Amino acid sequence: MSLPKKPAESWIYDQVFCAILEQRLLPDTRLTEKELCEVFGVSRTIIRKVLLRLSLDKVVEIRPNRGAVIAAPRADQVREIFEARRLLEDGIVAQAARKCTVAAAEGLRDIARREHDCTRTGERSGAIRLSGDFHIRIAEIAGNRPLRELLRQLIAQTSLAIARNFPTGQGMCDDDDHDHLTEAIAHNDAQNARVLMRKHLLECERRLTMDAPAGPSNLYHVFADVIGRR
Amino acid sequence: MSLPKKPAESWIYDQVFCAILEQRLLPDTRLTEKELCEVFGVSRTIIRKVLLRLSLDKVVEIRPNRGAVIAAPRADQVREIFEARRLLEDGIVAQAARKCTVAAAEGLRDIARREHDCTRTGERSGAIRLSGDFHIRIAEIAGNRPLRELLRQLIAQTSLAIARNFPTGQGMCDDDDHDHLTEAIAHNDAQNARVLMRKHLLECERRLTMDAPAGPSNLYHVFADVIGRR
DNA sequence: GCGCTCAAAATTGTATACAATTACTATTAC
DNA sequence: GTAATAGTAATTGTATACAATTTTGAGCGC
Repeated sequence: MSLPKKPAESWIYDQVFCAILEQRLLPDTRLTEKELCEVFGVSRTIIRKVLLRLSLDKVVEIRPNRGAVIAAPRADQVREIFEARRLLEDGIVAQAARKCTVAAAEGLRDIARREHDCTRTGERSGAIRLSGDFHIRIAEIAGNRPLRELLRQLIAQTSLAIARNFPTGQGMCDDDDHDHLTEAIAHNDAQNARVLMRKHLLECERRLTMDAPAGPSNLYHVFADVIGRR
Repeated sequence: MSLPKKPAESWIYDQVFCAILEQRLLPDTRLTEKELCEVFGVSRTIIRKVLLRLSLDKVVEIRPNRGAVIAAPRADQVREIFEARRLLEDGIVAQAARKCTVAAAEGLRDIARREHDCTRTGERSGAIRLSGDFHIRIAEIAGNRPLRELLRQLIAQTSLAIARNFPTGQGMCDDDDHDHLTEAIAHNDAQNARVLMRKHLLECERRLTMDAPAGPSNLYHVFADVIGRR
């Protein structure tokens, strides 16, 4: 046989999580258990475990008795996500700059390089994923597992927020920012790295919240004026 | 009937999580599914969901085919937990100091007061739980849910680390530290609050790692000398 | 007594059956 | 044509049956 069948559960989890990261699964998409069972060839027991894990990551919402959907972060949640990322990555990038070795710096440059390639060739999914990988890699250099794990979740939620507001748009992250960050970290310049990271995340959030078009679910917000005037 | 049966799963989760916080469940304790089923009067389906959630919180370890045990954080994990807490709570306490209202400050004082009471009357479980509640409350004042959620997990892991190294000891946290922190936050003095929080956590970790006795499971470490001399 | 082997018991992993709830659709009244 | 409704289909929630694995313990040779 070609497929190793041992870690079926974590493999399926990775597949779904990755699809969310790469925006192949968009917010409000329904995830019926039966369908997932057929796609991956396992029983509902396994699928339910995967869905539970994804819901704790806040990338899937489980509505009791009404099934699971891909999460669609609301405006206030997006604000908290970016606030958390600024706080988290400020410390992470400082620590990474302190600990960064030559090999680690080269690893970062490699990701940034591949990211440029994807952007140039228009591989949107790849660009988005590598953009997330870049931030994760910094957390790996910093070497703190609890922080890295939270960042992993926040990055996936960021991807959902982007997908929700720019269904057709690109990755949001400016590739050049990543280049500058890489060099600051590579030169062990923690102070500069912190400033760059802060600006990078603020810019990202600004683009997202400035002219954010409304998704399908915030009708209350769309018609707030009309309702208020009644 | 007296017991509301609706949120059975989350209720059981809370009970176990709280028991871990209060050190009524100690590291390396086996959690057999059958036993938990009998205790709470539900089927294995429910218990397994609870155990999965607890394992993602890193307070329970699920060993494939070998059952679940209360986690026993190793030295390197404890280091990472406290490093993460310093980074996280530095930002959280600063934000809390900025946002703290009169009512919020009174809430903090109330927890600190009850904590003193428990310490005085020797209610160890209560003191430990309130000590955690104090830190959580600060995160609530700061108002960021992802950060508060991670802190909640880290506090439970801290409780396990303490239980592992001081099976008979008390809560570790100095109550007076909490008083000073409360006043700094109440006076919106973010800078001072950050300094106090940093010192508080460093002191906590220092006590924990200085003369940490070995728990039951690191026999290799205990007999390292003997084995080395063979 | 010590260590080995193998069978029995206990425990976990997965699939499935059944119950409860929700969603859908056709029918009917108006 | 619209709205209400009832009946049916689809979906999720829970319990349980069965398979796979690990743990335990007895038997036995040395």
